[in-house]
Amino acid sequence: MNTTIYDVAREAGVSMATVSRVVNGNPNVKPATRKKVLDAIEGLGYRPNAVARGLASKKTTTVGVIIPDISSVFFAELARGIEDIAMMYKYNIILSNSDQNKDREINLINTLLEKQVDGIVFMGGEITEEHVEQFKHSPVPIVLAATVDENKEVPSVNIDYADAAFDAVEELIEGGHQRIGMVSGSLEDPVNGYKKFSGYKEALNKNNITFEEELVTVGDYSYDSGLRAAQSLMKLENPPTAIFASTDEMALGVIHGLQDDGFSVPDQVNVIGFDNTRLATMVRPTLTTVVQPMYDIGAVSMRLLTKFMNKEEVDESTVVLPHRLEYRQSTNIPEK
Amino acid sequence: MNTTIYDVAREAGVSMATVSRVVNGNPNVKPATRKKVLDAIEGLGYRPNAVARGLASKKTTTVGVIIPDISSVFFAELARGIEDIAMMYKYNIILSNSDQNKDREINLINTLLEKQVDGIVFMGGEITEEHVEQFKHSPVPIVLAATVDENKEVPSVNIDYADAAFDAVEELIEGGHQRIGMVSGSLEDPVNGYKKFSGYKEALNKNNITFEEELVTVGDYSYDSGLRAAQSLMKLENPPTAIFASTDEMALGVIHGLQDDGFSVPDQVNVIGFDNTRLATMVRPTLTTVVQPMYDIGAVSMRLLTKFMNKEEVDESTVVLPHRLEYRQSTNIPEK
DNA sequence: CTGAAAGCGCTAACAA
DNA sequence: TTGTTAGCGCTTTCAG
Repeated sequence: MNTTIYDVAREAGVSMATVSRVVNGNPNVKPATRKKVLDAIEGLGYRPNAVARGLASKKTTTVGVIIPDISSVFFAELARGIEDIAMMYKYNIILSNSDQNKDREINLINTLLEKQVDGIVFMGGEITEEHVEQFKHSPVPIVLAATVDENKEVPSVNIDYADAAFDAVEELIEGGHQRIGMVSGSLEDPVNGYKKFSGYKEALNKNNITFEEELVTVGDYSYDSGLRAAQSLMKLENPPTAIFASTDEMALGVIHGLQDDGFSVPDQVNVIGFDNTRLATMVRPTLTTVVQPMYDIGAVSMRLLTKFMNKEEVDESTVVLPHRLEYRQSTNIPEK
Repeated sequence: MNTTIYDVAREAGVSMATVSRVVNGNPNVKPATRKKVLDAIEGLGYRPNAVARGLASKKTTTVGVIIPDISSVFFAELARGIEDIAMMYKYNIILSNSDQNKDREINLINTLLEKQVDGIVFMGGEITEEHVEQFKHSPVPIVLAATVDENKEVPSVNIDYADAAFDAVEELIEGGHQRIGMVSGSLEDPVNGYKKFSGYKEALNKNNITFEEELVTVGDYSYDSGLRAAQSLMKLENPPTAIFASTDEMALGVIHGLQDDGFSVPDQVNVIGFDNTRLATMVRPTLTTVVQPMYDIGAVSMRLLTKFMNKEEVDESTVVLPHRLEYRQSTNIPEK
């Protein structure tokens, strides 16, 4: 049997309400009384029961976090940003992996809601009608982190992926490249696939370079898929002189795929990645990449969620963070 | 106002006890009654309140996980193992970063206990008296994952780090190396520092190689510290012909530090890492490394925890998983 | 197979 | 400044 607020009350010779007050830092308690209670708490080793508190107050001070895969460098960094801010605001986090599986995502939302979380940060891939339906019916606020809702019906924190891809590819073009390969994610994936792909296409378009299907490969975000993609691109009759990969991990694969086949980076082929994960400096040549502030996206989305949970006024519920290109050794284009 | 078990009971024309029974899958309910209840649940969109359930049943089906840093490749992989098994057993996970800060660790344990978690998986560095004291007084089971308690007072899942380091270094010796450098973690760190260091020393000893202080560098687990360590080791009057790093990330730094200074790996210097994170194949030459089954350590520790939570019999509460050496391109010693 | 009723430990009016 | 008293939504005996 654990010690309860009653035990403390008896020990301190006050009512349980008073104990509750001192535990919750209510100022309406005489210092002397407060001390008696504190001593009793100390003496009994009393630890408040957050579940009971949650039931009575209808607040659990915990938020749910749905993440595709915590073992991915990218998402782990995001999660760190989320958790740091959550901790700063005294929230705990229930973390669950979804593997981007829609059914599991929906399920997770429901179990989190059963657990009465005060809010949810959702990271995923495609946001379907069904997702939006769920989100809208949620009794607690939800914000998307690094996840795009095309119709902006759900609060979210992102960078402009298409624009970022556009910038990277245009840099390559201005650096003199005309045949630029792309290693994309699945085009069904709104962020790493579709958005970045359309930025790529747009950059070609604007610069009057005809788009060629054969220069685009679809990978699965893994290092190996980047490696294979590079090798198949270089087997083309007219191979690219630069390759843009939609994630850093694939970009590393691309670099090594090129090197393994005897191509020199950046002398023969320029490579640009996306994300600026820690991987980008752990390769030779080091990787020029689009900087996506992952930690910040996590932190900002959690901060946004706290505002919703406190029913604070928020002026802009879909926030777009800035991006930029980090020039390293895998390209030899002039830095802007 | 959310719909409660009472609403369902009224709607279905039964008592709340019956509703509770069908929600909890209690077989003692007539199929016809069950159907009525299920229909009512469906119709009302009833969602059981896990907090209320937790208060009444004294079980929350959530476990706490204390982790040094979720953005580390190593721990993220462990966390994935933990979460997968937790999910398999219908537990949710409250995840918190400690940065190996002792005060924060103790604090986290307490807030997790306040939240009435059913158990805790703890990952950390040094386990002090105070830690053990906390663990012993915990009302719920705790297991250590990839974290060593010297006195085996607390259940834990690990590999034999000293032995693993010993094996790696001995391989190097058998491969003909006599001057072997080490990039260690802080010697205060029982696992990545002390244990691995003593394995290193032991291997030298057994093979009659005198230990030389100058061949050991202490890093901070970062890529950069590995890079700097390699460069300082190679400035020695009598530099090493092989370097053993206590983590993969530092080993990557070592390889690139060597390459940046014009040394060839493995022709001039062999390099062995530790962990076999995904990084090991994302480098050229690919990294020979000690395989530590991170995912498995996480999975096994969670499994162990479920046994404790179910009050099942466990015969061995400190489990030691096997390790092995994965031969890749950063060494040219013969594979055993 | 079903219902009644007593808590689980705490918060939050409302009184005093 | 402090105490009394309803609940919060559910599980769990105990009866029937």
